Amino acid sequence: MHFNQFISRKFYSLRQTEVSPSINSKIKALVQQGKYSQALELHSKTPHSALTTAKFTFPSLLKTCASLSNLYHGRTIHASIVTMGLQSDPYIATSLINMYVKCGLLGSALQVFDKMSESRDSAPDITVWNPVIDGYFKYGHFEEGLAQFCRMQELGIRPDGYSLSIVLGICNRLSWYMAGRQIHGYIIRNMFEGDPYLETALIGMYSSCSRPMEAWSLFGKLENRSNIVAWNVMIGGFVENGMWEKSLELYSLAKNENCKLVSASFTGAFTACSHGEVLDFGRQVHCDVIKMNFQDDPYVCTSLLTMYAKSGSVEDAKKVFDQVLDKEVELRNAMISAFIGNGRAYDALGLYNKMKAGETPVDSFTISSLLSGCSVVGSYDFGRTVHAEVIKRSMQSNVAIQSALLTMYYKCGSTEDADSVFYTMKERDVVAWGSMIAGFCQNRRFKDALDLFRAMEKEGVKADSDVMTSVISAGLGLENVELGHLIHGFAIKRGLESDVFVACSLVDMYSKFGFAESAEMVFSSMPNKNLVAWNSMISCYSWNGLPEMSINLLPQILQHGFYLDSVSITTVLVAVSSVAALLKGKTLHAYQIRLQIPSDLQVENALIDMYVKCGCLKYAQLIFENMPRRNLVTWNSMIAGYGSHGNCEEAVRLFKEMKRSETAPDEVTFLALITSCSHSGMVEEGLNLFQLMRIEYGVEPRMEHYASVVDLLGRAGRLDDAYSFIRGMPIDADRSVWLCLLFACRAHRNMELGELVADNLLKMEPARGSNYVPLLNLYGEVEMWDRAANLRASMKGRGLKKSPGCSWIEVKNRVDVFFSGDSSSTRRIEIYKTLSSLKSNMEGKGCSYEGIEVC
DNA sequence: GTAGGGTTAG
Repeated sequence: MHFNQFISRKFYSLRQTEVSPSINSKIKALVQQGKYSQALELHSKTPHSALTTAKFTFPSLLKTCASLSNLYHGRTIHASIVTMGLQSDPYIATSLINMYVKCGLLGSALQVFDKMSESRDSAPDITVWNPVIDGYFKYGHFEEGLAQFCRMQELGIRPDGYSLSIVLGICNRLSWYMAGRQIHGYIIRNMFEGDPYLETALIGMYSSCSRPMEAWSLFGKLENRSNIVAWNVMIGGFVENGMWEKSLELYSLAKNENCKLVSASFTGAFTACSHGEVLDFGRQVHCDVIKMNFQDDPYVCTSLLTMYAKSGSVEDAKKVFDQVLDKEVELRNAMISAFIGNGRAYDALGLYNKMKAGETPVDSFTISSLLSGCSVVGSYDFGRTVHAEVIKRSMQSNVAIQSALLTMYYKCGSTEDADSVFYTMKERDVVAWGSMIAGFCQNRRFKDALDLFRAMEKEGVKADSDVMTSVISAGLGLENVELGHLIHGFAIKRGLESDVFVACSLVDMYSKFGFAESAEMVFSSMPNKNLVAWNSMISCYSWNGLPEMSINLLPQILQHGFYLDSVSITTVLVAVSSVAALLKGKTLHAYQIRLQIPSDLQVENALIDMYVKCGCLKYAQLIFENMPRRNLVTWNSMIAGYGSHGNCEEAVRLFKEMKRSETAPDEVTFLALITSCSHSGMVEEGLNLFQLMRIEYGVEPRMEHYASVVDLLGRAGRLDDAYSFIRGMPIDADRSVWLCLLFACRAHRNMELGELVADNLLKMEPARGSNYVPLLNLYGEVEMWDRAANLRASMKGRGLKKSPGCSWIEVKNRVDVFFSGDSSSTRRIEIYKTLSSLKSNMEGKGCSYEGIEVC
């Protein structure tokens, strides 16, 4: 033994006799009562020279530090332990390792272990190995954890029941079914069978590996049916597999069986109720709790509160909270989460302020939940205050808190703060990696996100469904279809493709890539479709030019027992607008009012857009005027509305009002304005706005703006100006710009320029049939039939066809579509008759019928 | 018993 160590041991054994039993027992009592902070305070106030801490107090104190994530005290105690040469005591070493693992420092835990392994006189025994292996697993280093498990056996240390339950726990987490079965075999071979702990661990393993029926059959073979823990694990196992009905059945059976329910039986039942959102059953279990006199059990109350919160009844949750007199920190934490989960983040922050003022204990759960609340409401200032609190309480190395801080800063838009947290993170579990990857994605740093994902996998941390979701959004953000397929393949390999979040992200990704069929395939193979999945599919059809499919999905959603939410309404309204199905739009609007679906900005904007596009400017106006808040999109939609209805003055007036409301216009605003001027023939105003957008507002014009100006000049007959405008463009004009000029040439019968423009257009895209049509029409207009015939022949020779134009009309809840040149309708004679009479009516009243083709 | 990262909208 080293001399110093010898001395310190001697010193310790000497002092042991001098220990003041009163302070020791006081500390122990405080720990037992859960008054951790007071215990630590007493310990830190006790003069070091008195060394009043006995050996057996260290483990309790370390446990305290672990549960408070108080690394500062943990390290102080570690120092005392080293001073007293006790670091190789297996019981103390185990506690130290556990403390470091729980405080988020696997590295320090391993150092304690390594020091112990190096020391000659006290090799780690199984009680020390167990928390080390557990630590590796907790931080996602599964291969390393298993390697250590094997190394331990090579050193001749046989796993005990606890080791086996730790490894079984990993099989649970990673759904390692085959490994779990092997351990089951090991248990039988090595006579561990009948150990009630392992029996329940096995039931838990089979449940977590999605084999609830194998767990159930093991449960059925239990010798001791009164092992309530096994019942509880089985109740939890059913919930885990989405079989909450079975779970509640089992709870009812347990009630009638001769086994005494414990608090975990109720907590399991409450979890089942939360998953099934069966508030009624939850209330019944609440009655059982009162009948069996568990209403003062802190565990039961916490899960009861959570059940009410998850079922959406935050008021009931608050009642439970208020009724508990001796509120523990866990209950307060649950209330904070309840508020945040039900959109009342500010109440959560308020509760925290009260906790601080009342000097009630605050732990890492409180802090991490609170930070998540700050993320929801984007409260940077409050978030920073909490960050200060984290440092004050020495919680900055807790991995959950770091993850929450990172997310808070990213969501509040402060990448610098987020990055500085990022660089201090030493230990990363899968959630921490997930926070970073998601943070990068939110800041459009998709490549960084994917690099991080690869680094994570390289470190042996396996992606879970949360990480997968972010990775999919990174693939989408990079607009790389091949990568998207690769990611999909990876998700299948990991068995994550049917997770709702992953599947919804995949649907969205394929939808945005334009692969509606692939999106459909993912959607149809989803085992549990939620409303988000349905909404994603509606959005997919809208995005991919299939508005009628999108609208037709609605009755199916209702048939599946869902109520539309504001996202569904918004999404379908887009589809409704694109086919101008006014009746459908009004029905949706009525549904939204009748079911009191919250009318947020998005819904109102979509309603404005729908009414504008369906020709009801009045309704759009009404909604616009009654809106409590407006954003850029609101202004843009209404300006475009006036513009498309030929009311340019009103559009410009609104633009001025928008400026007064201090909303900065964007490129969409100017496009709406210039188009509006073009429709009303206000050429100078339009040109002026085009100049203004760049000079005064710093908005760079896009191709649409150039096309709009060409249209503006062209409609007014200023064809040469339009042509020289195109020549002076800083970017190459695309098809849309040339087409605008060609249409103008046709309208103003300018053959010379028309042919020149058409020539340009056809050089650009010779294989596009629709490019020839305006030229054909132009020849028709000036009656140059021979040229028209030549062009037709040349098109035919190249096998070119123009995709037919179409229009549609909604009558009596049905949308009819008509294609140009299609004479298949059974009522075509009536249709053409009506068109002819319309045409002559219009001519009689001196109206132009430009654009109406009567074939 | 309570926590931290993720999906749909113009």
